[in-house]
Amino acid sequence: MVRTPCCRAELGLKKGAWTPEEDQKLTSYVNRHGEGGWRTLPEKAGLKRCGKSCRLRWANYLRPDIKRGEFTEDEERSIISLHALHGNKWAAIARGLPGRTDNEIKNYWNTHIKKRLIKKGVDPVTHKSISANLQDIPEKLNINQTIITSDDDLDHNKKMEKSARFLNRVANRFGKRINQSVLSEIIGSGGPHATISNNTTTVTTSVTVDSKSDKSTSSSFTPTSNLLMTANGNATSSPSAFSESSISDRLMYWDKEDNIEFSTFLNDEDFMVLEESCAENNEFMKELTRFLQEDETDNIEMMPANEHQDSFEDIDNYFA
DNA sequence: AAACTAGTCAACCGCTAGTCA
DNA sequence: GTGACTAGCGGTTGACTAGTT
Repeated sequence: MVRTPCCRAELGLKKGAWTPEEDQKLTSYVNRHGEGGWRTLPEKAGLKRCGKSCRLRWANYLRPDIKRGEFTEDEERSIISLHALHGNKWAAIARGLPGRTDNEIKNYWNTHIKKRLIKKGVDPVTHKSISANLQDIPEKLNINQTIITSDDDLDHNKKMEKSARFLNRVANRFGKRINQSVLSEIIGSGGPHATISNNTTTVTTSVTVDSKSDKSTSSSFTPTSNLLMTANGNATSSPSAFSESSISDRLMYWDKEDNIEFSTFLNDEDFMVLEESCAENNEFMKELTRFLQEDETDNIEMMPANEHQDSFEDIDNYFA
Protein backbone atom coordinates (compact mmCIF):
# COMPACT_ATOMS: atom_id res chain seq x y z
CA MET A 1 0.00 0.00 0.00
CA VAL A 2 1.44 3.31 -1.05
CA ARG A 3 0.72 6.17 1.25
CA THR A 4 0.67 9.78 0.38
CA PRO A 5 3.11 11.68 2.55
CA CYS A 6 1.40 13.69 5.22
CA CYS A 7 3.51 16.78 4.86
CA ARG A 8 4.52 17.51 1.29
CA ALA A 9 6.93 20.36 0.80
CA GLU A 10 5.67 20.92 -2.75
CA LEU A 11 2.31 21.93 -1.32
CA GLY A 12 4.06 24.85 0.33
CA LEU A 13 3.49 23.60 3.83
CA LYS A 14 5.52 25.27 6.51
CA LYS A 15 7.86 23.39 8.81
CA GLY A 16 9.84 24.31 11.87
CA ALA A 17 9.09 26.52 14.82
CA TRP A 18 5.58 27.83 15.23
CA THR A 19 4.91 31.57 15.29
CA PRO A 20 2.56 33.18 17.85
CA GLU A 21 0.14 33.96 15.00
CA GLU A 22 -0.02 30.29 14.03
CA ASP A 23 -0.53 29.29 17.66
CA GLN A 24 -3.36 31.79 17.90
CA LYS A 25 -5.07 30.46 14.79
CA LEU A 26 -4.77 26.86 15.94
CA THR A 27 -5.93 27.60 19.48
CA SER A 28 -8.96 29.57 18.44
CA TYR A 29 -9.94 26.96 15.87
CA VAL A 30 -9.68 24.07 18.36
CA ASN A 31 -11.53 26.09 20.98
CA ARG A 32 -14.36 26.68 18.54
CA HIS A 33 -14.54 23.23 16.93
CA GLY A 34 -12.84 20.89 19.35
CA GLU A 35 -10.02 18.43 18.78
CA GLY A 36 -10.00 16.00 15.88
CA GLY A 37 -10.17 16.15 12.12
CA TRP A 38 -6.53 17.06 12.03
CA ARG A 39 -6.17 16.25 8.34
CA THR A 40 -8.57 18.96 7.27
CA LEU A 41 -7.96 21.31 10.17
CA PRO A 42 -5.04 23.33 8.70
CA GLU A 43 -7.01 24.43 5.66
CA LYS A 44 -10.07 25.32 7.71
CA ALA A 45 -7.97 27.15 10.27
CA GLY A 46 -5.98 29.00 7.63
CA LEU A 47 -2.70 27.34 8.52
CA LYS A 48 -0.01 26.29 6.10
CA ARG A 49 0.92 23.28 8.18
CA CYS A 50 0.20 19.59 7.91
CA GLY A 51 -2.44 18.14 10.21
CA LYS A 52 0.08 16.04 12.01
CA SER A 53 2.13 19.07 12.89
CA CYS A 54 -1.00 20.84 14.15
CA ARG A 55 -2.02 17.89 16.32
CA LEU A 56 1.45 17.71 17.82
CA ARG A 57 1.63 21.43 18.48
CA TRP A 58 -1.74 21.32 20.20
CA ALA A 59 -1.05 18.14 22.18
CA ASN A 60 2.42 19.11 23.33
CA TYR A 61 2.22 22.84 23.74
CA LEU A 62 -1.10 24.61 23.31
CA ARG A 63 -3.49 22.37 25.23
CA PRO A 64 -4.81 24.37 28.20
CA ASP A 65 -4.30 21.60 30.74
CA ILE A 66 -0.58 21.32 30.14
CA LYS A 67 1.56 21.84 33.19
CA ARG A 68 4.67 23.88 32.53
CA GLY A 69 7.89 24.22 34.44
CA GLU A 70 10.26 22.00 36.33
CA PHE A 71 9.31 18.46 37.24
CA THR A 72 8.79 17.99 40.96
CA GLU A 73 10.50 15.25 42.96
CA ASP A 74 7.20 13.41 43.18
CA GLU A 75 6.76 13.57 39.45
CA GLU A 76 10.30 12.33 38.94
CA ARG A 77 9.68 9.39 41.27
CA SER A 78 6.49 8.61 39.42
CA ILE A 79 8.29 8.66 36.09
CA ILE A 80 10.91 6.24 37.36
CA SER A 81 8.29 3.89 38.81
CA LEU A 82 6.17 4.02 35.70
CA HIS A 83 9.19 3.54 33.47
CA ALA A 84 10.08 0.42 35.45
CA LEU A 85 6.57 -0.75 34.75
CA HIS A 86 6.07 0.29 31.13
CA GLY A 87 9.54 0.78 29.69
CA ASN A 88 9.78 3.43 26.95
CA LYS A 89 6.01 3.64 26.63
CA TRP A 90 5.97 7.40 27.05
CA ALA A 91 2.29 7.79 26.37
CA ALA A 92 1.46 5.24 29.04
CA ILE A 93 3.75 7.00 31.48
CA ALA A 94 2.22 10.37 30.60
CA ARG A 95 -1.23 9.03 31.54
CA GLY A 96 0.04 8.70 35.07
CA LEU A 97 1.21 12.29 35.19
CA PRO A 98 -1.67 14.67 34.54
CA GLY A 99 -0.61 17.79 32.71
CA ARG A 100 2.61 16.34 31.38
CA THR A 101 3.02 15.24 27.78
CA ASP A 102 4.70 12.11 26.52
CA ASN A 103 7.19 14.23 24.63
CA GLU A 104 8.07 16.26 27.69
CA ILE A 105 8.53 13.14 29.81
CA LYS A 106 10.61 11.49 27.12
CA ASN A 107 12.88 14.51 26.91
CA TYR A 108 13.15 14.78 30.66
CA TRP A 109 13.98 11.11 30.91
CA ASN A 110 16.68 11.30 28.28
CA THR A 111 18.25 14.50 29.51
CA HIS A 112 17.94 14.23 33.29
CA ILE A 113 16.74 10.98 34.82
CA LYS A 114 18.70 8.61 32.61
CA LYS A 115 21.97 10.29 33.44
CA ARG A 116 21.15 10.45 37.12
CA LEU A 117 20.35 6.73 37.25
CA ILE A 118 23.55 5.84 35.44
CA LYS A 119 25.47 8.01 37.86
CA LYS A 120 23.89 6.09 40.74
CA GLY A 121 24.88 2.81 39.11
CA VAL A 122 21.37 1.90 37.99
CA ASP A 123 20.72 0.66 34.49
CA PRO A 124 17.98 2.96 33.13
CA VAL A 125 16.66 0.21 30.88
CA THR A 126 16.37 -2.65 33.36
CA HIS A 127 16.26 -0.58 36.57
CA LYS A 128 18.68 -3.04 38.11
CA SER A 129 22.06 -2.07 39.44
CA ILE A 130 24.66 -2.07 36.70
CA SER A 131 26.77 -4.57 38.62
CA ALA A 132 23.76 -6.90 38.83
CA ASN A 133 23.36 -6.62 35.09
CA LEU A 134 26.93 -7.74 34.62
CA GLN A 135 25.99 -10.91 36.46
CA ASP A 136 23.21 -11.45 33.94
CA ILE A 137 25.60 -11.58 31.03
CA PRO A 138 26.16 -15.36 31.09
CA GLU A 139 22.38 -15.86 31.03
CA LYS A 140 21.94 -13.43 28.17
CA LEU A 141 24.69 -15.15 26.23
CA ASN A 142 23.02 -18.52 26.86
CA ILE A 143 25.96 -19.78 28.84
CA ASN A 144 25.02 -22.53 31.25
CA GLN A 145 26.35 -20.96 34.37
CA THR A 146 24.68 -20.35 37.66
CA ILE A 147 25.51 -17.56 40.06
CA ILE A 148 23.49 -19.07 42.84
CA THR A 149 26.03 -20.42 45.23
CA SER A 150 24.05 -22.49 47.69
CA ASP A 151 20.78 -24.31 48.17
CA ASP A 152 19.72 -21.63 50.61
CA ASP A 153 20.24 -18.95 47.97
CA LEU A 154 18.32 -20.95 45.43
CA ASP A 155 15.50 -21.54 47.83
CA HIS A 156 15.41 -17.91 48.86
CA ASN A 157 15.41 -16.69 45.26
CA LYS A 158 12.59 -19.05 44.38
CA LYS A 159 10.53 -17.78 47.26
CA MET A 160 11.01 -14.19 46.26
CA GLU A 161 10.22 -14.91 42.63
CA LYS A 162 7.02 -16.71 43.57
CA SER A 163 6.00 -13.92 45.87
CA ALA A 164 6.62 -11.36 43.16
CA ARG A 165 4.51 -13.43 40.81
CA PHE A 166 1.76 -13.47 43.36
CA LEU A 167 1.76 -9.70 43.62
CA ASN A 168 1.79 -9.42 39.86
CA ARG A 169 -1.23 -11.61 39.59
CA VAL A 170 -3.15 -9.68 42.17
CA ALA A 171 -2.37 -6.51 40.26
CA ASN A 172 -3.31 -8.10 36.96
CA ARG A 173 -6.56 -9.59 38.19
CA PHE A 174 -7.74 -6.61 40.13
CA GLY A 175 -6.48 -4.17 37.57
CA LYS A 176 -9.55 -5.07 35.57
CA ARG A 177 -11.85 -4.09 38.36
CA ILE A 178 -10.21 -1.60 40.62
CA ASN A 179 -10.38 2.11 40.08
CA GLN A 180 -7.49 3.05 37.79
CA SER A 181 -6.70 6.12 39.80
CA VAL A 182 -6.12 3.97 42.86
CA LEU A 183 -3.76 1.78 40.88
CA SER A 184 -1.99 4.82 39.48
CA GLU A 185 -1.56 6.05 43.01
CA ILE A 186 0.12 2.82 44.02
CA ILE A 187 2.38 2.84 41.03
CA GLY A 188 3.12 6.48 41.61
CA SER A 189 4.22 5.77 45.14
CA GLY A 190 6.73 3.23 43.98
CA GLY A 191 4.63 0.14 43.67
CA PRO A 192 3.75 -2.44 46.25
CA HIS A 193 6.54 -3.47 48.54
CA ALA A 194 6.31 -6.89 50.04
CA THR A 195 8.02 -8.30 53.01
CA ILE A 196 8.84 -11.95 52.67
CA SER A 197 9.29 -13.93 55.77
CA ASN A 198 11.95 -16.53 55.39
CA ASN A 199 13.02 -16.44 59.02
CA THR A 200 16.69 -16.60 58.20
CA THR A 201 18.09 -13.68 56.30
CA THR A 202 17.66 -9.99 55.89
CA VAL A 203 18.13 -8.93 52.31
CA THR A 204 17.05 -5.99 50.24
CA THR A 205 16.79 -6.81 46.60
CA SER A 206 14.68 -6.39 43.51
CA VAL A 207 13.01 -9.19 41.67
CA THR A 208 12.24 -9.18 38.00
CA VAL A 209 9.18 -11.08 37.03
CA ASP A 210 8.78 -12.54 33.61
CA SER A 211 5.46 -11.10 32.61
CA LYS A 212 5.44 -13.17 29.43
CA SER A 213 5.26 -16.38 31.35
CA ASP A 214 2.66 -14.92 33.65
CA LYS A 215 -0.12 -14.85 31.13
CA SER A 216 -2.16 -11.83 31.96
CA THR A 217 -5.74 -11.57 30.94
CA SER A 218 -6.01 -7.99 32.01
CA SER A 219 -7.10 -5.66 29.28
CA SER A 220 -6.99 -2.46 31.23
CA PHE A 221 -3.88 -2.81 33.29
CA THR A 222 -0.38 -3.42 31.99
CA PRO A 223 1.22 -6.38 33.72
CA THR A 224 3.90 -5.52 36.17
CA SER A 225 7.32 -6.32 34.81
CA ASN A 226 9.27 -5.35 37.88
CA LEU A 227 8.30 -5.48 41.49
CA LEU A 228 10.45 -4.02 44.17
CA MET A 229 10.48 -6.33 47.11
CA THR A 230 12.04 -6.22 50.48
CA ALA A 231 12.99 -9.55 51.92
CA ASN A 232 13.06 -9.06 55.63
CA GLY A 233 13.97 -11.76 58.06
CA ASN A 234 11.80 -10.25 60.76
CA ALA A 235 8.28 -11.01 59.77
CA THR A 236 6.65 -7.71 60.46
CA SER A 237 3.11 -6.61 60.42
CA SER A 238 2.08 -3.12 59.69
CA PRO A 239 0.32 -1.29 62.44
CA SER A 240 -3.40 -1.80 62.08
CA ALA A 241 -3.23 -2.79 58.45
CA PHE A 242 -1.88 -6.32 58.33
CA SER A 243 -1.60 -9.07 60.77
CA GLU A 244 -0.33 -12.61 60.66
CA SER A 245 -1.61 -15.44 62.76
CA SER A 246 0.79 -18.17 61.87
CA ILE A 247 3.34 -18.95 59.23
CA SER A 248 0.95 -21.26 57.40
CA ASP A 249 -2.01 -19.03 57.92
CA ARG A 250 -3.63 -16.53 55.67
CA LEU A 251 -2.50 -13.12 54.67
CA MET A 252 -4.78 -10.77 56.54
CA TYR A 253 -5.83 -7.23 55.98
CA TRP A 254 -8.00 -5.71 58.60
CA ASP A 255 -9.15 -2.15 58.82
CA LYS A 256 -10.46 -1.35 62.26
CA GLU A 257 -12.13 1.88 61.24
CA ASP A 258 -14.16 0.46 58.40
CA ASN A 259 -14.37 -2.97 60.00
CA ILE A 260 -13.44 -4.74 56.80
CA GLU A 261 -11.14 -7.63 56.31
CA PHE A 262 -9.21 -9.03 53.40
CA SER A 263 -7.66 -12.40 53.39
CA THR A 264 -6.28 -14.73 50.83
CA PHE A 265 -4.49 -18.00 51.11
CA LEU A 266 -0.82 -18.56 51.13
CA ASN A 267 1.06 -21.62 52.22
CA ASP A 268 4.11 -21.26 54.38
CA GLU A 269 6.40 -21.20 51.37
CA ASP A 270 4.60 -18.30 49.78
CA PHE A 271 3.71 -16.53 52.92
CA MET A 272 4.23 -12.85 52.78
CA VAL A 273 3.02 -9.72 54.44
CA LEU A 274 2.30 -6.62 52.43
CA GLU A 275 3.54 -3.77 54.58
CA GLU A 276 4.77 -0.18 54.52
CA SER A 277 3.94 1.03 51.03
CA CYS A 278 0.77 -1.01 50.81
CA ALA A 279 -0.19 0.32 54.19
CA GLU A 280 0.22 3.74 52.66
CA ASN A 281 -2.15 2.59 49.99
CA ASN A 282 -4.96 1.66 52.29
CA GLU A 283 -7.42 2.76 49.66
CA PHE A 284 -6.21 -0.01 47.39
CA MET A 285 -6.49 -2.64 50.09
CA LYS A 286 -9.92 -1.41 51.11
CA GLU A 287 -11.13 -1.60 47.55
CA LEU A 288 -9.59 -5.04 47.15
CA THR A 289 -11.34 -6.17 50.29
CA ARG A 290 -14.67 -4.83 49.11
CA PHE A 291 -14.38 -6.85 45.91
CA LEU A 292 -13.54 -9.97 47.86
CA GLN A 293 -16.47 -9.43 50.18
CA GLU A 294 -18.76 -8.94 47.22
CA ASP A 295 -17.49 -12.16 45.71
CA GLU A 296 -17.96 -13.99 48.99
CA THR A 297 -21.54 -12.87 49.19
CA ASP A 298 -21.94 -14.21 45.68
CA ASN A 299 -21.19 -17.64 47.18
CA ILE A 300 -17.75 -18.02 45.72
CA GLU A 301 -16.18 -20.51 48.02
CA MET A 302 -12.81 -19.84 49.51
CA MET A 303 -10.86 -22.93 50.44
CA PRO A 304 -8.85 -23.21 53.59
CA ALA A 305 -5.16 -22.59 53.33
CA ASN A 306 -4.03 -26.07 54.22
CA GLU A 307 -5.86 -27.54 51.24
CA HIS A 308 -3.79 -25.48 48.88
CA GLN A 309 -0.74 -27.01 47.31
CA ASP A 310 -0.08 -24.24 44.84
CA SER A 311 -1.31 -20.89 45.99
CA PHE A 312 -0.87 -19.35 42.53
CA GLU A 313 -3.15 -21.88 40.96
CA ASP A 314 -5.69 -21.14 43.64
CA ILE A 315 -5.39 -17.43 43.13
CA ASP A 316 -5.74 -17.89 39.38
CA ASN A 317 -8.82 -20.01 39.82
CA TYR A 318 -10.30 -17.68 42.33
CA PHE A 319 -9.79 -14.55 40.27
CA ALA A 320 -10.53 -16.17 36.91
C1' DA B 1 34.86 38.68 21.85
C1' DA B 2 34.81 34.69 19.13
C1' DA B 3 34.75 29.83 18.58
C1' DC B 4 33.54 25.66 20.25
C1' DT B 5 30.94 22.23 23.01
C1' DA B 6 27.24 20.27 25.50
C1' DG B 7 22.59 20.33 26.99
C1' DT B 8 17.78 21.02 26.16
C1' DC B 9 13.48 20.49 24.01
C1' DA B 10 10.14 21.48 20.20
C1' DA B 11 9.22 19.50 16.10
C1' DC B 12 9.67 16.08 12.62
C1' DC B 13 9.74 11.36 10.63
C1' DG B 14 8.49 6.76 10.02
C1' DC B 15 5.78 3.37 11.53
C1' DT B 16 1.61 0.91 13.37
C1' DA B 17 -3.11 0.14 14.84
C1' DG B 18 -7.75 1.14 14.31
C1' DT B 19 -11.70 2.47 11.57
C1' DC B 20 -14.53 2.73 7.75
C1' DA B 21 -16.26 2.30 3.06
C1' DG C 1 -10.98 -9.09 2.63
C1' DT C 2 -8.83 -4.94 0.98
C1' DG C 3 -7.24 -0.42 0.69
C1' DA C 4 -7.52 4.40 2.09
C1' DC C 5 -7.33 7.22 5.72
C1' DT C 6 -6.64 9.02 10.54
C1' DA C 7 -4.66 9.26 14.96
C1' DG C 8 -1.18 8.22 17.89
C1' DC C 9 3.29 6.52 19.28
C1' DG C 10 8.41 6.30 19.92
C1' DG C 11 12.84 7.53 18.03
C1' DT C 12 15.51 11.08 16.04
C1' DT C 13 16.85 15.59 14.50
C1' DG C 14 18.17 20.17 14.64
C1' DA C 15 17.66 24.90 16.36
C1' DC C 16 18.58 27.37 20.18
C1' DT C 17 20.96 28.47 24.55
C1' DA C 18 24.33 28.40 28.12
C1' DG C 19 28.73 27.37 29.54
C1' DT C 20 33.62 26.84 28.61
C1' DT C 21 37.98 27.63 26.39
